[in-house]
Amino acid sequence: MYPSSQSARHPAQTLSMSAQYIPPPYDFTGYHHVPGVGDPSTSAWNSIYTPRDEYPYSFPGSSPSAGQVSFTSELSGTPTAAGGGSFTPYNYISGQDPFNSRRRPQESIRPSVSGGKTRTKDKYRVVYTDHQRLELEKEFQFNRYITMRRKTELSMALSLSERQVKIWFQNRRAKERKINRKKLQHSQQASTTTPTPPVLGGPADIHITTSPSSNILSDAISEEY
DNA sequence: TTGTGTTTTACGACCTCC
DNA sequence: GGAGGTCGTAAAACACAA
Repeated sequence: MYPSSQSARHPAQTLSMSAQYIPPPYDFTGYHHVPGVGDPSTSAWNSIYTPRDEYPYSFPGSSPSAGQVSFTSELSGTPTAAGGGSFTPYNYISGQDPFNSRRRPQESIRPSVSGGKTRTKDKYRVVYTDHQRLELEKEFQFNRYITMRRKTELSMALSLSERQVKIWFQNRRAKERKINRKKLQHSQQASTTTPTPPVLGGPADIHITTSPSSNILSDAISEEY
């Protein structure tokens, strides 16, 4: 089940990857229905993100703002792990939600997300709101591996269960790996069909090399960015 | 409208780490 | 043993060409 190529597993508890991870420029290619969101230079985007100070790790050798997107989660003013905030995940006004461009009216077909319905329930799966996905994506861009604290906070802020948040991150990492594999295949094909080596600095060639132990991290992010 | 391909949730199996 | 990781997969939701 676990081939040797994947033996360099990352125990989330150590957060070693988190400590190594540097937020890349945003790439919302997986969210192609979001016009403009993928552009970190937009004022709307930058107005959302500022550095988050609650993470127990730092960005070695650089600050988050060093050539990167700064973060400001709108969750920052929302409930802490203790909850009690006034944030309502479904009260996004159409037109204000940057994720709101393509999909159907969400609330009308999504009576309940917080229940975490399973296959055995009346609905096979729910579709997360654009706002939920945006917030999850923001967190993912900040950290590929969510901390328990942030998981709790996000689950409360987004009216999702912690399990849903955890699964979302697992699926999101899987998606990134899938994208990375495709890009790697393309780059390898290009290298075999052309006499010149792959262009360094291309999306598939950016690796985080700050630590030899960051194999998964570099694998995870090396191609998407 | 419909067929088809892709993406998104959700889970089970299995593994590692504490 | 529990939590959380990956991998593979099911099926709904969705995009889009014909």
